[in-house]
Amino acid sequence: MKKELPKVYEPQEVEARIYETWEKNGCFRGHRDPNKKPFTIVMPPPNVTGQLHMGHAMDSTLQDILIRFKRMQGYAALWVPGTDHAGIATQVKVEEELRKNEGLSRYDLGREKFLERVWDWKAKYGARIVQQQKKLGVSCDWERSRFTMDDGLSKAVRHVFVNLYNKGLIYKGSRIINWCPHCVTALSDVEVDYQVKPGSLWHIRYPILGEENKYVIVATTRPETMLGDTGVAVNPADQRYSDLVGKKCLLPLVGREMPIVADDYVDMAFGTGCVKMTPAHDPNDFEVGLRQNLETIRVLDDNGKIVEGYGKYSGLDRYEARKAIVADLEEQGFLVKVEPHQHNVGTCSRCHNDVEPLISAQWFVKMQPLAQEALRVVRDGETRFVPDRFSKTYINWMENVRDWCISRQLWWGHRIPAWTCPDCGKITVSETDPAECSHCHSKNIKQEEDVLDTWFSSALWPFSTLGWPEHTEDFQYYYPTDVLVTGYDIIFFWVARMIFSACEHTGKPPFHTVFIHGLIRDDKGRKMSKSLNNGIDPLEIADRYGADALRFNLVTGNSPGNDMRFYTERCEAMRNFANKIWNASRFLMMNLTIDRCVLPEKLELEDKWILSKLNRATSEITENMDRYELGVAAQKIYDFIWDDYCDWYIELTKTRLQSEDEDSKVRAQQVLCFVLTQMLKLLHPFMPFLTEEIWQALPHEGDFLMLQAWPVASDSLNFPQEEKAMELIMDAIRAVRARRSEMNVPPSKKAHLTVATMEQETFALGVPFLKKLAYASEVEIVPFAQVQADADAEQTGLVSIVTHAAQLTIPLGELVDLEKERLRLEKELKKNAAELEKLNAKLNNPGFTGKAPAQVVEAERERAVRLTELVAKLEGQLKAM
RNA sequence: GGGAGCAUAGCUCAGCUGGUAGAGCACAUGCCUUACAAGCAUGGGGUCACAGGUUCGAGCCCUGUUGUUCCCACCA
Repeated sequence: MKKELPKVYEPQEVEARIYETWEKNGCFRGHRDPNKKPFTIVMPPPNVTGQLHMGHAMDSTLQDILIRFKRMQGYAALWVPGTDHAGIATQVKVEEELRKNEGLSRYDLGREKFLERVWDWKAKYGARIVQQQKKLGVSCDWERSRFTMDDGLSKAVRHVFVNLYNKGLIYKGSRIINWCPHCVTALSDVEVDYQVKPGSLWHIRYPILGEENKYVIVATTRPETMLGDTGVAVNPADQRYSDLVGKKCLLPLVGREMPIVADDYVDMAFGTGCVKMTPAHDPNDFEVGLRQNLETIRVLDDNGKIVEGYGKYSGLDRYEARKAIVADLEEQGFLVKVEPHQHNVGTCSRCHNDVEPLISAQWFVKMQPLAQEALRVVRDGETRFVPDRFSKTYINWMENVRDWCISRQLWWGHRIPAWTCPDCGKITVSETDPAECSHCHSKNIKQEEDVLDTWFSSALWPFSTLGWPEHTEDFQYYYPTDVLVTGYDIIFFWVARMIFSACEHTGKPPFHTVFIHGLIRDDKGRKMSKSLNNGIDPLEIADRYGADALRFNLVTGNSPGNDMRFYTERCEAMRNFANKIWNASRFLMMNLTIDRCVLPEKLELEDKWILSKLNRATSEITENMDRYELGVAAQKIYDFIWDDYCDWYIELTKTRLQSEDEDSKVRAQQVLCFVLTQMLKLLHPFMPFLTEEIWQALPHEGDFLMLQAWPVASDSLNFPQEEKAMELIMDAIRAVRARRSEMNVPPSKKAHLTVATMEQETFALGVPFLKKLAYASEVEIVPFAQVQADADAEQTGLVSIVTHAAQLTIPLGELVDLEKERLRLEKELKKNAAELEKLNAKLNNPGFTGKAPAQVVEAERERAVRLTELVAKLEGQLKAM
């Protein structure tokens, strides 16, 4: 069974091969099994706009860890992958490409031809994304892969639209919406990013009609919108202007007569206390306009240019128009003053151009009724956010949610299933393309040109991907799903909308847990972005350090919901970890003479110690996985593997592996092999490739590690006494090493070691370890009392080392600087005496002994006993010097 | 204007239900001890932002302060 493996782990070769094997053998397939409990995750579908970034890598890794964990625990695990058509984002990309390569716009091609191009794009980039995900090791069921615009999902979209329309929860209306003049489409509120930008506050004089030389002075940050002014408002309580209310004023440059109205909206303290009203281009003014019956006049077109009818301003871009208008106002004496002003400007989250609020006929989802159940399920804990604080974010948003503008003036997306009739003017909404108007039966109906917001279809993702609205077996078995993993930046865009959609259409929340993670930042803490060009390509990292190292890096060293800085150096540390395991396994295989990996009947001290440690690690790791503390779980497996297994257990077994005692030798192999196998299982969700590769090379039963049962801690493997005993020996080893190191004695220089202890039996078992790991030529174990006597007669030349359980003596006198030694002892004594004093004070405090839990008190008492001994020993030593 | 996060070793961060302060990297010293120099051993380094409070006991809980980051919100 002896095998020789390469000295350094080469992930590149291993990973591709392993993934292929898994896939070929159907390891990722979800199987409906009535005897198992389902565990389902739907993958947040990446946009087909481009390639995966580090955020995707993180998101995928977390999901993969969870699904692999649950799969091993025996759930019928299903992870549904897919991609999102990403309306605006993709259309913009394809348009850019079209313009660059062929100098054409989408209008040159026409709707149909253009869409063909987008589908081509989707085929190309969708496939690339899948390749990238596979490289990271994601274990999703590719055969269930979905796309937001495939037939099934499109059906679901129509079904939902019609359903909501019939319930009166979708309506078409003219409202103030956010308009991007660059993308030439309406946006929803969440697609607007607000940025504080330096601007100006222009104070403009509006003459009062019929009164010579009387004016109101309004203050505005957007003088170009004045063309659309239809009134001036003041606060009703503002005495300065009470005489003006009800009068009319004249709009400069335009000559429009406008009423002066009183409205509570106006803040008397801001600017001049007079506000120009532009109901067609400002959401507040629109509201005031409704209350005060002001006219609504649109002055900007869909491209952000001044509409016809405004003379020389017509056709000017909004910012050119601003310049021209300000210049004219100044020239004609209407401009009073200009002050600098910090302004919160809405920008398009896609193209970052300033958004234009304007009135437009769009489709909306009425949110108020839908929000109620979506709030209830989170408030009642039917859907839980991890970490919990994000439920507050969600609730706060949902409580104040406004109607959702779902129509987009794009071509790429689900075309709105509504047909208008030119004859009766009514709308027909239908799941299938209707032949005639459902009201007047006219055949002249025409479908809406607009498409739906891309999030309208994403909102259905957890159930549409499982076949809904059909009652498919998948839907019945796997729905509701279990966990949704995503970043906090899309709680509003997506999570909120999935929850209310699922509640409305399936009657159940779509998942019981929303596991939120933070953003990946660069090493300076900046967001990774295209404009900064500071993005780190996860694939490149995976190539260089291995996907396992990348995954481990992404999951450790930060806690759920917090942002994380990406340090390439950390990948190096994780690669080293992978290599460490590789070499530990290599070592074992070089020594392996058995072909089965079962625990022996008889266990030796160090065996019981490592098994006991493994047992604890197993339950702690499992607990932390269950609590979504994946980083903590990963840290624990890391520590166990490196510190306990590699640095100690392997070293402890080395003498046995080389010994003549066949039985002991085999037992050592068995335990080494058993513990390694368990470790590989525990590590597998985090480092799937490496662990599978090693497991395949070890004696094993079954086909794949990824399908093995998750380890369970067992009482029969708890050995608290042996664990403690072993720690005493380890303490002694560490103490000797420390002393030797301080004295610069090389390991090659062996020395006679005397152990004076009251734990003679324990230390007798530890002799081989002390020899090997404490570099002893000879180990002599004597009762503790004897050395006390000897201590008086102690000659210089003996170095004495004190631990809690023993006093160790080495004849290294000639190498020791006595004065240095005294200082060291004094320092140590001082430290321990202080500690003891603190502890005694605690134990003498009736408050503590009375109120603290008994076991805490007991532990502290024990510690005090040991400390007392230690202090006495140190004192004795100092006296003897 | 609301809400949230963060402040712990030189750097980046862990620290679960309060019970002797941790990791990685960096630093120092010594080791090629036949699994691993991508390694081993040993070591230095922290008033856990500040001020109060609760408690026998606080990095952890409560109140306030300061600094910092982010989210939401219609202030022209």
